[in-house]
Amino acid sequence: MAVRLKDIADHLGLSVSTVSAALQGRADISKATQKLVSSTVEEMGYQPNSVARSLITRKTNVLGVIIPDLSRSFFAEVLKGIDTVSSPAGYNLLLCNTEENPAKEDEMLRMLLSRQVDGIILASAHNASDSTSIQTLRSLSTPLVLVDRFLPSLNFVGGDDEMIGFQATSHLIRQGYKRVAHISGQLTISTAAGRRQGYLKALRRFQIPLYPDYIIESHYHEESGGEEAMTRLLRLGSPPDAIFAASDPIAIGALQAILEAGLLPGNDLGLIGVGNHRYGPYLRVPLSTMDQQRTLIGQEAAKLLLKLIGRTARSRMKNIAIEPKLIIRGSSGRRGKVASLDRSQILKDL
Amino acid sequence: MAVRLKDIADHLGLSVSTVSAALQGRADISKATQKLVSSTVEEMGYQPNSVARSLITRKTNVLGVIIPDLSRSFFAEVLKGIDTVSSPAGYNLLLCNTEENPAKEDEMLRMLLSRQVDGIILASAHNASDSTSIQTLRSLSTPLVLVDRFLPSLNFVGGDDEMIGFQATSHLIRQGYKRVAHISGQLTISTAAGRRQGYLKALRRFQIPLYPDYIIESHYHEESGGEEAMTRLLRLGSPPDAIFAASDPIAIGALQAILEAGLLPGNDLGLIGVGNHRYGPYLRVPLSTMDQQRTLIGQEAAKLLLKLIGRTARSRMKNIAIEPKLIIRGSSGRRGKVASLDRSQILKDL
DNA sequence: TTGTAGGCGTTATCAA
DNA sequence: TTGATAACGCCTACAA
Repeated sequence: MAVRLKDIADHLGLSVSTVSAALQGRADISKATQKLVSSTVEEMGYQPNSVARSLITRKTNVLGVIIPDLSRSFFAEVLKGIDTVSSPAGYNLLLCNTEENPAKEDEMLRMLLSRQVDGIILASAHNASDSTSIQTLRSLSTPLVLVDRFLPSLNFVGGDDEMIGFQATSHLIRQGYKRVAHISGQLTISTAAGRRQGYLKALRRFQIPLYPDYIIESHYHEESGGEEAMTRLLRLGSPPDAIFAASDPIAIGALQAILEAGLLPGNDLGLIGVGNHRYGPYLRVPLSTMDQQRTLIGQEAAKLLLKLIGRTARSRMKNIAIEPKLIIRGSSGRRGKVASLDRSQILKDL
Repeated sequence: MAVRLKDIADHLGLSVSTVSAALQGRADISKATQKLVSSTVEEMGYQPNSVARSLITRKTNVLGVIIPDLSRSFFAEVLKGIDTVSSPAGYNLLLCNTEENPAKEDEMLRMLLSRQVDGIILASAHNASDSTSIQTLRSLSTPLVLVDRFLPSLNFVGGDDEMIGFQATSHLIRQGYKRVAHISGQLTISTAAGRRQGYLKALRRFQIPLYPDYIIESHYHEESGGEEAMTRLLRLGSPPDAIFAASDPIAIGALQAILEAGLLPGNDLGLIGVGNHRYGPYLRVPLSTMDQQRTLIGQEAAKLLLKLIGRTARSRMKNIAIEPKLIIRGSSGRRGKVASLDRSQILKDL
């Protein structure tokens, strides 16, 4: 089948070890054979067998990446960030999609270990109460870095979710909105809990009263959930005048509900999401949002993992929080400021 | 380090080969030792070393996937489609991002072969004139399936791009638009050329004159390119009254330019894109589009690859074209139909 | 400067 | 029913 080291050796009347040494450019091989070997390699189309090499070197140059859903732009961009760092360093990525299924995650993890990957990046579907699974993660001898979703006592790189919630909510309040509601993601996910914390903190800081009715739990990835939650909020006896949505998809759903109610975000109501989705600026009303810096999260996670792989000794646990950026667009316009504008202006007001 | 077969064998006073046979559930091993082995495996936390296994079985259960850009929703969804088929079949994906760089693609291909992947799915950055690279692809002994981008004499799964162009353009014409322009992707990419062919075919079919000025080449992934092209079209002496954009991002850019010119798509002008992006319905004007069925493309590509891997003999070349679906939304509304509507209505007309 | 021998962890073949 | 033995393709001492 494929050309092996032995085939080259036979062809040249050399031994396998000489050819191997020559290929590695070892100094104790004569220039003549070096040349001879490399030209024959070229000629015969030799490709080293990484599987055999890995078996003996105990290094695969493969990183495992476990994420809940490939088709969410968040994870796709984190993945790209990982790749931009790992690829130049000579590592390739083995991809695992858990579909938010913790059992599947455990299985993929076993598979990756069995494949002898050099390191693992994980956005876990487990929550902090899954202590046995977390203990398993902690006891791994393969370096591991969590991305996006935090679990205690493990290396972590992700957004600063409390700051995200705090800045988003503070922005709405500073714009003059007083009754700020929050549509959160599933609170079992650390990011959702963190953003909610930040929201609460901002209310306290600005001495805005907290109405329990103003907090609704939804799902990060479903516009329909955001729409439904928003509809409920608008039906309250005293509805909110601003919404901090925990994700852009939630915000987009909320936007639909708001428009359907005949209200105009950025004027009658303040709205901000999280994620800085590529198409936020092109929505019916351009969406204010918190940029988590997704690609950077992926890059930092990969950098940390490569560092961990580099050291043989177990280093101290790292916890890297990437600072968010506030992106202000039309949907969180200043309260009352544009009330007199003809609404059809929105067509031109890009 | 990790527990090996030998450790279990020693622990039980059995030979390595017996333990191996027991683990494989071979019939010639007594039930008693079967149980003994499997309980010890559990107890000692044994995980087989896939690298060693692959070396001897000549099977890695890994598929290589080479795509130009992870962060484009198109490829992310194709990837997901691939995974939904390959994962249940016991295959994992090794991911490669070429950033549209043909040299990098060649390098990734060599890497995958060196890693002994069982099959490869490729969205190539090469164009049909790169005959040496294509010849290399054809001569591979590892099964290969192209996705999305066609190259001659290779297995292929992708959208039916000519039909995409034909249906999109026909739709605009049927809506009453007469001067239909086309903003294409880079014509070196087969999909862009195919869609353009379909556009031309529709013009002929409906006896619509073809103006060379009405065809502008742009880039699939850049909204700014669409915006610029659209601006140029609107400045023409007799500007078009409809635009077939070769991608949703191009269409979104065009949408911006149209709105900035004070025109309303779906009323003054017809606009349709390609891709059925998740957020098409939520744009300033809901975007008509051609759904390529991305996930299905990925699934079919994976199915074909698995079939090729299954046969030992080389089977005939396959060429699978996935039929597109026309998705009609506001941006391609019937010419003149809503001209009398107050434009502010668009706020409610969701 | 080159070759020999042993081993990485597993599976496969055959003998016991 | 089990166990030696030899691979798989490569790397690394150490010997020649």
